Amino acid sequence: METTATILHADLDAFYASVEQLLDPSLRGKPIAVGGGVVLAASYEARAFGVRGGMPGRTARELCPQLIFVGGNFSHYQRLGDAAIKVLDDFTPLVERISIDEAFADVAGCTHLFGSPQEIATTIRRRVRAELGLPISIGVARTKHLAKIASQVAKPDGLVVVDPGSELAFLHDLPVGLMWGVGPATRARLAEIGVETIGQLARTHSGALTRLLGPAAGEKLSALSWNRDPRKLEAKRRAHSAGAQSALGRKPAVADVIAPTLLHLADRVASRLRAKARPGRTVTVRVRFADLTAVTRSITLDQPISATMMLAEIAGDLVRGVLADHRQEKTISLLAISVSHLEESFELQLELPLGLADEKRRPGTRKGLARFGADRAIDRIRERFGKQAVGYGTVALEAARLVPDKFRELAEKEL
DNA sequence: TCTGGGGTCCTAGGACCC
DNA sequence: TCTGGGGTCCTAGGACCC
Repeated sequence: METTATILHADLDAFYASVEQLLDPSLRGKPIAVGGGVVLAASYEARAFGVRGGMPGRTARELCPQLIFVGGNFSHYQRLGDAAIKVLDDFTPLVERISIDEAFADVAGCTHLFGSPQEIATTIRRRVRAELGLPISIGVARTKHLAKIASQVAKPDGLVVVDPGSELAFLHDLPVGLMWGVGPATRARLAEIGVETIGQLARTHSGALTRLLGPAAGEKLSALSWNRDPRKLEAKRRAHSAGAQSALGRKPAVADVIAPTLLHLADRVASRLRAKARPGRTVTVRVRFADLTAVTRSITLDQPISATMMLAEIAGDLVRGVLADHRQEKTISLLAISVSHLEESFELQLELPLGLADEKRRPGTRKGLARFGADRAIDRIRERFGKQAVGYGTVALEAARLVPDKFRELAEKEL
């Protein structure tokens, strides 16, 4: 058995809010929220009032009347997030980035150069503070799961090292909600059988867990509660899907609403697929109704696609199918498009004519080729003049958008 | 004017093939 | 001819994470 804890989980604290406080010193020590209509991130001072990410701005203001809303310096978020990850890269190539502000690193191979994992973590925290001006918390443990929990416990602005001898003692007093994969639904189910700590979970008979959560989840949680985490650090993971969604408030389920929204979403998704040369075969749409219940429809094509109009048309067919099955629903609150089954490389799968019938399962038609040219023209204009230079979005759509496109881009995973 | 937007993974049933 | 089992893919839904 591995006897040293060499996996680091590094997590920037209240990232967007910390960046705003860094850029504008007058905001330091104050409750602030990034966003407006919806809270995208909240400072620790705001969290003390119960303000959370994803919360409607109005609710946040009720909880904390002195809350300061700030605009969002999106380009700085990207720059500083990248710079923090780069500090990890200086120690080891084994870095798995999870999101803009979070990454795992395995320092097993570089302790002879830089000292113990604890020393490395301390240096990383000091450098991120000194060079970028941002607080970052780090957990160090033998497994990814435990390192992640340790960094959560370390927050804000702390370091927690769990050495192998004290793993279960550390883990078993903590609430199950800290475990990876335990959200509100699972936590409630576990509470029904009196399980609230990870220790209680560990002592629960596996048969009971399986009955409660199913075989896979039961087995997984049982293993994690004993710190058996099989997951390896994966330095370069590629995305398996790409999607976009748009909350609509409450809109009538009519073509005048649906068609332009789908075109905009298809444009966002398809242009990303083209940019990374990764067309995909499966198109999924999601329609959420007024009561927030949602329905999905998908179709898997014979050939991968990345053309905007083709994607928009297929999505339109799927949405019409949903609405035909739910005729009583007159109002929709969200539309989404996602493409999965992404190809590894565009080079192998150019969308060229195959001489096949012009039907949706075989998108490689002459019509498709003509549109491919139109897409390329748009892509090139955007390369030169920026994303806003040309597109399918209408003015009305722009105004209605709750979350700015710049913010959406931060959440996009590398394809 | 009652909840964003980007993803991942798992489950379960059915179709289809061998 | 009837029956069964295993593997794989597709579809729909759900839970979860940042």
